[in-house]
Amino acid sequence: MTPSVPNRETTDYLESRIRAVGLRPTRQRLALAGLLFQAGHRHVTAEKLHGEAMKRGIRVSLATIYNTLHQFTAAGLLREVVVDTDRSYFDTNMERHHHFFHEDTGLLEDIPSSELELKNLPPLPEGSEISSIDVVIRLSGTRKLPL
Amino acid sequence: MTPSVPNRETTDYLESRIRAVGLRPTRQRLALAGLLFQAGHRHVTAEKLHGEAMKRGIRVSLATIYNTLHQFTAAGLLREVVVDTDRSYFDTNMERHHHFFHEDTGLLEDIPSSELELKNLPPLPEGSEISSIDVVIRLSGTRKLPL
DNA sequence: TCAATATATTAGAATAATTCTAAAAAGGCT
DNA sequence: AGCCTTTTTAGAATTATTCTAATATATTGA
Ligand SMILES: [Mn+2]
Ligand SMILES: [Mn+2]
Ligand SMILES: [Zn+2]
Ligand SMILES: [Zn+2]
Repeated sequence: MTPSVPNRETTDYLESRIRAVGLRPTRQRLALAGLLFQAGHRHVTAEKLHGEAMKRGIRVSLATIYNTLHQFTAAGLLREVVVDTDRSYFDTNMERHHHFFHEDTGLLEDIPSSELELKNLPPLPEGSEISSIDVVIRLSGTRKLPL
Repeated sequence: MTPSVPNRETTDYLESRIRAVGLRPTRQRLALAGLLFQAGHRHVTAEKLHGEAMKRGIRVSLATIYNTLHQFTAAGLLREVVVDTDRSYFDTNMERHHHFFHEDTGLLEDIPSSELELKNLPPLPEGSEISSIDVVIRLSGTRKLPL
């Protein structure tokens, strides 16, 4: 039996992904890749990821968190989602999709692009091409029960 | 002849809009309202608006620019558009519409909502309601001629 | 296995947008 | 005018992020 589906649980898998994009698989990058890629798709901020790393006893500086998030983004392992003016969100889901943004909690939730289609794209301004189309549905919580 | 359409050129018009939302029509607010509302719809950042004010000899502090933009936004005269992580954009167009964002220049361009329809909205998460739906088409410039 | 070299990490300083503070100025009302 | 409220503002503070330049780690190939 030759496994054709990579086992995402292994360190080898993470190491090969990192090597594949031309980066050295350092302790920090492997650990962060573990947090990012081993538990389904995620939306994280730098601070949140740093907090998680600390909690698991991984010692990484915040500078490295930023470096890594940006390197992974440049490498196509992550994308950045702009939903909040004062915090950057990074998304491990590289498929085309959109987002619910819970304004009260800061939670980002995926909307598969199959569930939300754009009808007729307007003509683009001369001499420009689409880099991405971002749909964000901002949600405000409704109290279930009156206060 | 009783004019039923307000003349947006007059200071009285601006003054009444400002009063209408419960704010005092100060020198600064009138001047900024002039820049914002007397020349068609606009998308401005705090710095840009401040720069324009200076250029026209209006002395306003940056703190007042921020105060005013936020007060106008809270009052429903402006809306904030989140397209850039490190700069806030304010939009004088309060109709439902979407945006082209020129990533190279920082220019925001309106897309009337008639030109871009959303097909089928996905079901909302339990206990939440839509605050807004923001569609941003990010554009990268294409060189007209090869370098 | 061991330098030699290239890359990565990090503490701490620097930056930049924005917010805060609290004191002075202006607006509104009688 | 006089009184009270709202606004403006300079400058300090805050916060996310980036930069610097010194140290540490990874890779290569003899
Ligand atoms: Mn900010
Ligand atoms: Mn920022
Ligand atoms: Zn996502
Ligand atoms: Zn607009």
